[in-house]
Amino acid sequence: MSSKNSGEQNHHDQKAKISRDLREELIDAALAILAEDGLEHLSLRKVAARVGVSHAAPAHHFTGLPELLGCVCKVGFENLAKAMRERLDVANDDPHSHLIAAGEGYVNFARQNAGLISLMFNAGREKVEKSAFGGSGQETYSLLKQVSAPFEPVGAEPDSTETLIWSVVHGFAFLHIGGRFDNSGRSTAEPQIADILPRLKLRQG
Amino acid sequence: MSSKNSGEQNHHDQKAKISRDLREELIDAALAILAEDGLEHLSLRKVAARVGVSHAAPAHHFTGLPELLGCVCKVGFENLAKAMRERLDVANDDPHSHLIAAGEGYVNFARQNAGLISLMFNAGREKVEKSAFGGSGQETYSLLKQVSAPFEPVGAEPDSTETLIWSVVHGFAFLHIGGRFDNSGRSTAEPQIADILPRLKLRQG
DNA sequence: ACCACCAACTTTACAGTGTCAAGCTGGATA
DNA sequence: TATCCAGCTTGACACTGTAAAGTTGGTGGT
Repeated sequence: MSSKNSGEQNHHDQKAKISRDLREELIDAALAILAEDGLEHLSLRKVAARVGVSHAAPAHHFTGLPELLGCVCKVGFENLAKAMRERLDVANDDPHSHLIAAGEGYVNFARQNAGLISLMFNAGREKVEKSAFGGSGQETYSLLKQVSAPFEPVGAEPDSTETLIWSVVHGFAFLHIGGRFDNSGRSTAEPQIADILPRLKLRQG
Repeated sequence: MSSKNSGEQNHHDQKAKISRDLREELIDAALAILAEDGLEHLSLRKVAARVGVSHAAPAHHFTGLPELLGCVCKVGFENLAKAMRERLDVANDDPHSHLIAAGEGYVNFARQNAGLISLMFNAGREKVEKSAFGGSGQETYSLLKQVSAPFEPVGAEPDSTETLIWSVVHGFAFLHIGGRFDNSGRSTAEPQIADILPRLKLRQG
């Protein structure tokens, strides 16, 4: 069947699927499992099975599970920064709106990608190869620093305002996805980050 | 040897070890492994091996690993509350000092028990049986609520101040143990929660 | 055109994990 | 004394990540 007449434009995608790099397919599969079944059900073998290769195939593209997860986190940080940027783009053009937008982008991304962001921030060094992040983590921090800059008090420590804002946003996000806000002993109203952020002492909000 | 003359006060501790309830010993062993080797190296079989019983022995005291970890978290919450209370006891008797003391207790406990507090807050429902917590989690929340109460603004939402303070403290603690504050692009000074908390808008601090 | 090479993948194997099903055992109870 | 059974052990199973060896198909060299 496969004689010489047909095979020129597609070299090695003999399968019906689109078949990009297997490396990218594995990362996407891991992201899908993370979103559908959660962090607990994410395993190398299930990732391999989902893309239809043997369980040992990933070893030719990653040194091990930690590196794969590191790459997953890398695109996670890219997506987090993108979510924050998209919110910033449609926000009003004043510092206060920027701050709210970045915070809401962060929190909403965490809520919609709970398994992923938990992997990004809460996984130990032995489970996730953090050197695979590249500079992706820095982009989120840079964005936070950017929206924090207008509120820096005159005599304050260099990074204190970003630290304050990041702490509130991050803590709120993770307490939220951890279900700590729907416990008993609290009011029925679900707290919002947009209500929290204005309660920071910020220069000329 | 073990005739009838000696055995009245100690019924069933025939081994040389103190040998309390095996159940408690297993929980303590899990805490020890968590502190020494970290969350990644914690396994049912290692816990069993550490106390010197077979790998299936824990099944007679816990329905499974999730319940054991739930009990570990329970004493974790008790210890967290204790750490906060100890700080509160030696603090000055004004609302601001109380707030700082509770926050420092929380953050220092997190730094000194990184694996444990990560299990308490960041582990999924399938890994940790949260129903085993009992009311231990509520105690920490109650303490936070207590130190927050004096700062509640007049017209504010019922829980908004505790939410704000808990978010800052929790976010700061977890960003800290995640190493997010020793990345590049930041000042050399390590941030302190005592410097962060005064920058919240609080009624008559 | 041939051939050797090699990257990508598969197969097999191994140590480790949690959990279930038996089997044992010794002290308490009738 | 005989029985029972809580508490533990042994064995097995499915699953995990990883390493080693085997297979295969396309590529480059001559």
